[in-house]
Amino acid sequence: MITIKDVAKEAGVSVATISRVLNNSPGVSDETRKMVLSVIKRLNYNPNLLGRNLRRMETKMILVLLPTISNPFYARIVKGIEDVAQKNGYGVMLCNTDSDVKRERMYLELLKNRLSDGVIFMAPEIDEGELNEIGEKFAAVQCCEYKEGANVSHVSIDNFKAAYKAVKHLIGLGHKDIGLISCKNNFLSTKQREEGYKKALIDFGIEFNPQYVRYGDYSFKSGFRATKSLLADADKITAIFAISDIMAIGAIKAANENGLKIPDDIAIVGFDNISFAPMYNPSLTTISQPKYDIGCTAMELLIKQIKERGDNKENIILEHELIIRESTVK
Amino acid sequence: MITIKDVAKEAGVSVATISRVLNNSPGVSDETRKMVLSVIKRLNYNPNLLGRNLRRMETKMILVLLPTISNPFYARIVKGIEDVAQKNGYGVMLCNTDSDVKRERMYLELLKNRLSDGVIFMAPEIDEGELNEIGEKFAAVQCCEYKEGANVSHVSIDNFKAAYKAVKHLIGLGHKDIGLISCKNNFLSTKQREEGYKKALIDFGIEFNPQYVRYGDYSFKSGFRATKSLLADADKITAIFAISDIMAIGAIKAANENGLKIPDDIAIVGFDNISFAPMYNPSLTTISQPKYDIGCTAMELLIKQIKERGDNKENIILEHELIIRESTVK
DNA sequence: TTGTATGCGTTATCAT
DNA sequence: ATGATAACGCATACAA
Repeated sequence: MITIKDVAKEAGVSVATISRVLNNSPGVSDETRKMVLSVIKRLNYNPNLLGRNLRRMETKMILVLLPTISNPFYARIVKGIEDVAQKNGYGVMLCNTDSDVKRERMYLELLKNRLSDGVIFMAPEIDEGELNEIGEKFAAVQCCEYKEGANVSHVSIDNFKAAYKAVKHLIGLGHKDIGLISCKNNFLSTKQREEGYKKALIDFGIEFNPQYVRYGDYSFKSGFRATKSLLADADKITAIFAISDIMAIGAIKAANENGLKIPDDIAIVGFDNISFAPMYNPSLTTISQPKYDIGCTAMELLIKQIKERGDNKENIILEHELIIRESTVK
Repeated sequence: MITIKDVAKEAGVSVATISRVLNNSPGVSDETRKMVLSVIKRLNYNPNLLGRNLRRMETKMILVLLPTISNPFYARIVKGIEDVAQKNGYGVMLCNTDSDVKRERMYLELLKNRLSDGVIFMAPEIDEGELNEIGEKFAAVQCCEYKEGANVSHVSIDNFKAAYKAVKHLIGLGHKDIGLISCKNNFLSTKQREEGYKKALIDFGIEFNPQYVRYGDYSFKSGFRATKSLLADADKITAIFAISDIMAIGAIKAANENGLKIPDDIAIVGFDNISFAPMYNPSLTTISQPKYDIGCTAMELLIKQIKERGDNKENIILEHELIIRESTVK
């Protein structure tokens, strides 16, 4: 292995000079710089960042914890994160937590062990206490999903308003019997989307009917089953609001299997606008989050924190949009 | 920041003893070990891996380069990689290359700079020469997509046989006018799938018709457009084989828009069995790759290489499967 | 069983 | 403009 010493010897200068050239530091004559550069190239030298990182006590890497990479929802967000990271000289480590606290903790070790300069949580599994502990010691940002009480910055949308808008859209189309497919979890977004659904009903004089609610787990199958169950028990239903696109797609498939025409017999709205939403058959009406911007903003917040540690908690809510497609309007 | 020295001082022993406890090295009395452990806990000490990594000249991290995380095809493979990695004490860094050589090279710096102990390419963008250079100096494995000539191990399926099987399935259903939606790129898999298509036609006495071929770019839109074009120019077509599920889904959407019934008027086969294939409407007949196993195998190969450097090139071909669904058979 | 001391590759401070 | 050298946190060979 070839080190900075070898380069120094070969170039006939000190390691300090090599280091200066490597880091574009001032105080090196053009001549020397050029010469050193050529030696570096000739020896095919690559600086060993293990040394630099130890010395500088930083890695220029940041950790992104996401529950799964299967959900295309995260793809655009990650792209935003990566673009801003790259622009600022940071690398990004994507880590699948599988929604498993243990796995999440395992990856957080990378932070505690200084292998990462900061962390972005897409959907933290650890509780507020643990989150605060991380937030105190390290640069951290919550992105999309977040713990409300935690003293850690977050970037998100207003899930309440978004759900309200989705259900209002259905009501505007004349629907009164609107099913809800939600999830039984502790996500704030879930609670807020449920509340948006209820508030819209109430505001337009429709009574909330608990019989019209089913729970899934964000999977296609669970959306499918929930819909089958809804259609069996509550056949007056003419519309469904699902809190995720994938479950909404399951709902469409189920409705179709039951011989229902979409959107004539039943209208369906999802949430997230994943890349498959416009591809589906019928294409899916849904709430679009500004995914790319969310990612960019989260990374910007994180970099600010890394640069100036101290408590600069900042919460940012970005705008969403209702995208109307074939699953509600012909 | 609290270091091994602080722990040593607090525990009243030398740093060597702390280090031994940290690494479960022998030669520490049970008593001392217990005492040290309690001090570590009390001080909430986390070893700084920057120091350890420099000393050991390894990071226990491996790099996984994938063209995009948007394609759900990669999700299961990555899961396999991660599971085997974890079992062996390795962490995984997922990196999006966006199919961009520059971005790929940027991430490969992590390898050259010793921030990673090895690399798995999901679809290498760099050429054979560069690939060989990497393979010579570092542990590296190609996974799914690979450069044939490169002297770097790979794990994949037999794309030729798989495509052959898919087209044979269509022929068995009575189809004679079978369109092909492929891609114009340099992937070996593309070439092999095209050849499988042609060979199946020939073997069953059907002449290959260049008019029946269109090219996309793996995207939904490109599959959609390709199909629209096919249907406009070659209305005798009763079946389509697309070399990727996402393009096949675009094909279904296009056929549907043209008022064609699937599979009665037109049958469609994809490739990859992404998680959306069974969810689609109609569900998609496709070739399933043993994604999880592919991931596991790639990681096992890589670990073997890390442990015993030297040229142990090994190519592994795993079995595929034709999964018949609604898009070809009612 | 435990401690001492050296070095991993780099950067940064201080001299020159 | 350049060089000598200490220091980053840790693991390990060797001494005790």
